[in-house]
Amino acid sequence: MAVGIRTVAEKAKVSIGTVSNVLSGNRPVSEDVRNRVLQAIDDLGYRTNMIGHSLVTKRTKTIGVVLPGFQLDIDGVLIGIDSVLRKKGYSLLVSQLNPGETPMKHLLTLFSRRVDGVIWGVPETTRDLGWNKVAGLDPTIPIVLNFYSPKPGFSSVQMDNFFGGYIATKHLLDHGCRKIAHISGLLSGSIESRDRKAGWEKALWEAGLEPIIMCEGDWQVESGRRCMASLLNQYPDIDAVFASNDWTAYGVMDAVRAAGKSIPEDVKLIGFDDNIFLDYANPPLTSVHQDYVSMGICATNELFSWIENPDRQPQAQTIPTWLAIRQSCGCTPDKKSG
Amino acid sequence: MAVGIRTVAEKAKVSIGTVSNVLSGNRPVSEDVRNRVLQAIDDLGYRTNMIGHSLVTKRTKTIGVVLPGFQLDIDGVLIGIDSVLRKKGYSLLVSQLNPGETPMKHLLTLFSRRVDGVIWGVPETTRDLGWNKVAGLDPTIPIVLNFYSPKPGFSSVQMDNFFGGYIATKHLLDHGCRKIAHISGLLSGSIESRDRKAGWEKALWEAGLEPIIMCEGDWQVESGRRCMASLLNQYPDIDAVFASNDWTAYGVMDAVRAAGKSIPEDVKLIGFDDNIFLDYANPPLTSVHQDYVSMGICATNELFSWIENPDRQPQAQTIPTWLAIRQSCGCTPDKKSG
DNA sequence: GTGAAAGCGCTAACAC
DNA sequence: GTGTTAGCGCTTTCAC
Repeated sequence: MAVGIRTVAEKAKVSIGTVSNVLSGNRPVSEDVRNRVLQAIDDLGYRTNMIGHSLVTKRTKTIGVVLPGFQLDIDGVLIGIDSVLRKKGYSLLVSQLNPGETPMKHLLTLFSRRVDGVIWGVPETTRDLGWNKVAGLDPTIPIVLNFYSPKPGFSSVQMDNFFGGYIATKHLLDHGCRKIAHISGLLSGSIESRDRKAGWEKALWEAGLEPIIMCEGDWQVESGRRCMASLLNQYPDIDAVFASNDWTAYGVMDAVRAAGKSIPEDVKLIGFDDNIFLDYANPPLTSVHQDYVSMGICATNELFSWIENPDRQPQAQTIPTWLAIRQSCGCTPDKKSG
Repeated sequence: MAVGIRTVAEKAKVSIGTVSNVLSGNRPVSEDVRNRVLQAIDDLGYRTNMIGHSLVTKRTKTIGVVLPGFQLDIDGVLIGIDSVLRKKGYSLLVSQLNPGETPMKHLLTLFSRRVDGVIWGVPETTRDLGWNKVAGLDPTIPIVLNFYSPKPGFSSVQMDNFFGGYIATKHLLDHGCRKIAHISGLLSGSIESRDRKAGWEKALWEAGLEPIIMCEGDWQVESGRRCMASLLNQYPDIDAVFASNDWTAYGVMDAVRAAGKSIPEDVKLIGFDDNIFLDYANPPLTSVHQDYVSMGICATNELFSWIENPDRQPQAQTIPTWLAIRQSCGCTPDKKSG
């Protein structure tokens, strides 16, 4: 028989309700009684059974998070989430979205476990995932969408992908480049990919150039290689590339080398993400930085504001991006001995 | 008022116990009644409240996992765990171990939430974390220790670190190297680090060589750089390095380059982990592969065997390591050895 | 095969 | 301040 609040009450010779009160601090308890209870708790090694607690309070002190598989360089988001969760005494229920799955299934199991809120951590796609249906499911459970543009009924946090594409391209223009190619992610599916591309276009238009040298990739190294090879064929005088993520940029490096050219002398290169180890690429890769930790913190704070004030209106927030300058863009290291 | 089993019972005009039976399949229910219940469930959008369920069954269908911060390249373990968990209908409670924390605190909150088992995912250190105290806490909750050598009262799964160090060094010997240095991780704290070093020593002894060219690092890039610079100073004729992990190996690359030598021509290099992107290092880094996904799967299966059979004896298992050959060891892309 | 009733461990409303 | 009691949503006897 496990030790429960009842056992503690007997040992301390008080009522079960009193034990509850010293545990929760909900009602004042006399110094004397409180000490007896605390002593009994200590002697017995009693620990609150959160299941019983949750059943009556209708709060689990648990939030759910759904992630796009764990290998998407997104660890930072979890770090951010965890950092605010532990301050609040909350725990984290994690589930992984396999390709092709819709939110519904994951949300239902999370709801079934009565999480107090959920953070959807899978980047937005153009495919309809049935969010309107979800919104009607249980409006009392707050949901914040990470990597999402604003969506009615939900809070959302997104990276400033457009700005990232814009400053990257701008930086290449500042280096004197005029033939700036873009290799995108999957345009058909990904909103992020479209925004980054739009930033590239905007910068070029502003410079009086036409954004035509471009190729659609799929975020993978291989697509960077393939696209770049084909672009170099078509436009041999490309002098810079803005790649839609860092893996793609790795592929570009390969293709450029294979064409007998070198980075950054012949072709300057900027990637996007800055969350994998880029200092040791050859050359070190300049990239648009996304602050995943901030996104995690921001999303979790938003979730708690909502949990603590159910009448609150959902909010949409944007995390700024900036350029992490290394050497593939043509910049030289300020000081590094050889 | 949320829809519960009670609402369903009324709508289907059956008793609450019967609804429970069609849900659980615990006792047979007539075709007719079952359909009425199913219909009602569907109409009302009823979903089991796992809190109520857990309170009586004393099973939460949840397991807890504690990880060493999320940025330790260990994502694979989570993938493995998740893959077997979802087949069983289990959910995953994740918490992050911050530096200096002991198991106790994390285990207590996990126990408080009545997880059915826990996977401890933080590599073993020489520091006493108070496991004996933990073992006495609640012997009914199975705990499996990942990256741990066997420990009484727990199941454990470990990588074959010794063998990894051994084959790496052996491979360098096969390349004709005779001055094979080792840069370790933190020897004072890490069991893994010691095992890898021991493998290196064994291979050298077997070859009639003395394992003396060595330096203690701390797993970080910078320590690889520092150690290698200092070793090159002391032993200018080093012809190979076995680094205790891939970050350290990156540092070694730097130091070798800085000394005006090149890899693999002058110095051959092998790292350890093979779970970050090594194909695009310069040159591509040969490394001892650790299969994190297997470890996750193995640990979770072990956990379930234990959960399903409480009388079972804890088991200690070892995941094999092998050499992922690229070019830093002196092998050429087409030929294995050269 | 089905219903009625007794809890699982806890909190909260109500007495005193 | 403290004790008593009624549930929270569910499973599981025990009758029928």
